[in-house]
Amino acid sequence: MELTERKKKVLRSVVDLYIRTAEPVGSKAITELPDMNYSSATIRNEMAELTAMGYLEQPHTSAGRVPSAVGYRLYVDELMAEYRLSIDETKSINSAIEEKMNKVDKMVEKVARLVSQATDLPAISVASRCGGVTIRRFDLILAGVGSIIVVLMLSSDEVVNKLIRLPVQMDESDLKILSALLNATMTDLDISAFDGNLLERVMRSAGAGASLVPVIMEFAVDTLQKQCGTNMAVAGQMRILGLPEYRDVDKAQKLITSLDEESLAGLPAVLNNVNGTQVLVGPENVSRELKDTSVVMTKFDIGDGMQGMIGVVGPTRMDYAKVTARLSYFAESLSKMFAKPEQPQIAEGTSGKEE
Amino acid sequence: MELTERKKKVLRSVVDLYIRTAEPVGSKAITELPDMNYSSATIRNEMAELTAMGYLEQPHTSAGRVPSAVGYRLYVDELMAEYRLSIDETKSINSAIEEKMNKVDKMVEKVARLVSQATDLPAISVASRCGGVTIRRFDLILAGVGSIIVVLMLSSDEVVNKLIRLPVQMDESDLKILSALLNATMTDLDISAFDGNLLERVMRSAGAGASLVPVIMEFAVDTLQKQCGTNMAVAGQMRILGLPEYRDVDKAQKLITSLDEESLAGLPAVLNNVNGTQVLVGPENVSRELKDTSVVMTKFDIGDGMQGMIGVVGPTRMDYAKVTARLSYFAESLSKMFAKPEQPQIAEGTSGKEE
DNA sequence: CTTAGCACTCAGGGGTGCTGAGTGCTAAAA
DNA sequence: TTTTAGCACTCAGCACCCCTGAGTGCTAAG
Repeated sequence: MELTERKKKVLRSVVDLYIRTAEPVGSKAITELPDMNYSSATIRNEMAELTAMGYLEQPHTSAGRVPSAVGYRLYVDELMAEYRLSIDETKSINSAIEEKMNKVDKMVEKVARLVSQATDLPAISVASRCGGVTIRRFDLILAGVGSIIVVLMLSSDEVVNKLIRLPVQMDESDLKILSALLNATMTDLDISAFDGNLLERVMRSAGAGASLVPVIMEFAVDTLQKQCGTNMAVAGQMRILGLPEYRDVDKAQKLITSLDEESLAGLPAVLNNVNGTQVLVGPENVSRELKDTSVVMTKFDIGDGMQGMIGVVGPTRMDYAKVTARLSYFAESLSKMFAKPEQPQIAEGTSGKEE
Repeated sequence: MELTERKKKVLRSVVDLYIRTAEPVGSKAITELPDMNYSSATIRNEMAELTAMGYLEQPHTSAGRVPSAVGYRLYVDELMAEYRLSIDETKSINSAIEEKMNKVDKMVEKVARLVSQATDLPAISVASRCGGVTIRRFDLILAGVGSIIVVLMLSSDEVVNKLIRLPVQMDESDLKILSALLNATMTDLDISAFDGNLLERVMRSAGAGASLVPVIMEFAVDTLQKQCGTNMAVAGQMRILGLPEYRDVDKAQKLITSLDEESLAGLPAVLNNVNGTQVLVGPENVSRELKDTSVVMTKFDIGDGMQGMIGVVGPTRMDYAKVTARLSYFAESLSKMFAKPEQPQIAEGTSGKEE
């Protein structure tokens, strides 16, 4: 059987209506659409064939039709009308993004929240960077009674610090020597270079501060490791409670728990395969738990070799056009924001006390 | 009418059973309890009187009884058996707490999550400190091409830093002079002392670095302000979905949103009135939205003049004994942890880039 | 003061029947 | 050949009703 233009038109109408109403769509509803100059009988015939071809499904004999996963696939790939963001929408997205975002982890959280808000669906945001970051510079500051602050400046322009209690007595000049040594031997190295070998070499030349070297090195490795890791945040899980398909609490609960960060641990791995905006319909999905939902995700760039991803999870019947439009716009704006030639640049950070 | 011992016993049984089953409790169910050597008729009489006295309520004529808010009040104040934490429970709480918690905001989040997990209810965690923190020390570090890192060490032992691009050329000795000046004039001052007056005075003596002073001072004020603020986190909102009273999605959603947003902004203010563990039953509650739930909260100490609070929100029918036990234990452990004479102390922090 | 007994109430579950939206098929119209 | 009108059929959802059983209050006897 062939997929004629008219069949496509009907299919599209069914999906559109179903997205709007979340109810099976009957032939009559279709005929009432503008631009649909056929009788309900004709539509019925077409729908019967679309059902036979697997694009539509029928919950029970005397109900209307519901798009199948295959139907959705076709819809997002070919039929969906482009959704144009209104000025209000772009404005609200922009103002949301423009709030300052200091640290990567905070940023990820905030983005997730923003995306969720913009789409009214649960959202996921991931940022990951692997390798490439090095320590550009060490500074040691004497901090009163027997402790020092180690300040690391990273190639990514982030600055981290740590307070270390001194195991031995040291004075300002000792510190100067030690920091010169560190800057000479341990800067601009990839994380893999920090091994026992390096430690030994540095300690041999360290003199008075030798006992500090392992602690500092551990801190350095820790920091680089953290840089390398993946940050992920989920927000707005409870938004699904507003959707008719999740009136059933059990269903909602199942989905919500499967959206928890731990169960999405596998997601960052998918990141590499994504390009542009991608839609995963129902069973095509990443994880089994999500198999009767759809996921829309987009990648964006964060400079410094970092990559980000934002995505939303929703019912298969979500408004793909709108969601993809918002998501793409969001991703674009974020990319732009990170690419922006840095303003009078100022970085800021806090540190607690305690290990 | 008098509240005899037997009436109390009956009331207690009703509450206990209702906590377990979430269903109205009938006279027969009570007689079946061990230690209840009366017939159902007697119990019925007692229950009728308890109802008349306002401790119990009857959803409809032919249903069992449900505790009223007053009844719950009496229960938590007098009748409730103490719940003893099992070794497993204390162990899991301890191990949860012992994970390191670096920064205050992260800490607050983590605590909320832990409490929620321990009680299987939505949890709130607040940490607030007002005043008292000062800057103990300034350090300026030259950071390559025309920028410096300002490092503030606070009286609370926290260390914060910020990268500032230099508006003018400065060398190491300029910085030394400036930092000496800052340390001489701006340390150990309460936040209120940072006014235009001080700024002017410092700038007059600053020489080469004068143009930096406003930026640094702004950063200092910002930092102190942040120290002074309140951190709050909510976690586990969706746990209510597991409770029979929230099978109704609309109800659940209402509660969740009233927990979610900073609709709880007023809560920190309550903190001062709390002492020890406190139970708010139904209509006694803080905010109108929570009026048919109960809140249990406990205060704890974080040293440095900081105060913390943890609390959970749940149905009026929650297991007060268990929840208060867990919460108190949690609070105690936290207090202990923060009071602990600092180990080989090491503090750590990160900083982003960007303002 | 306690308890057995009895009449009464009423929420909730299970059947029954109706309604209306939707279908497929057929035969007539275009 | 394609479209449409008409008709018989299906079935989820709702309203209705009845019945059951858990629970009650009251009374009178122990």
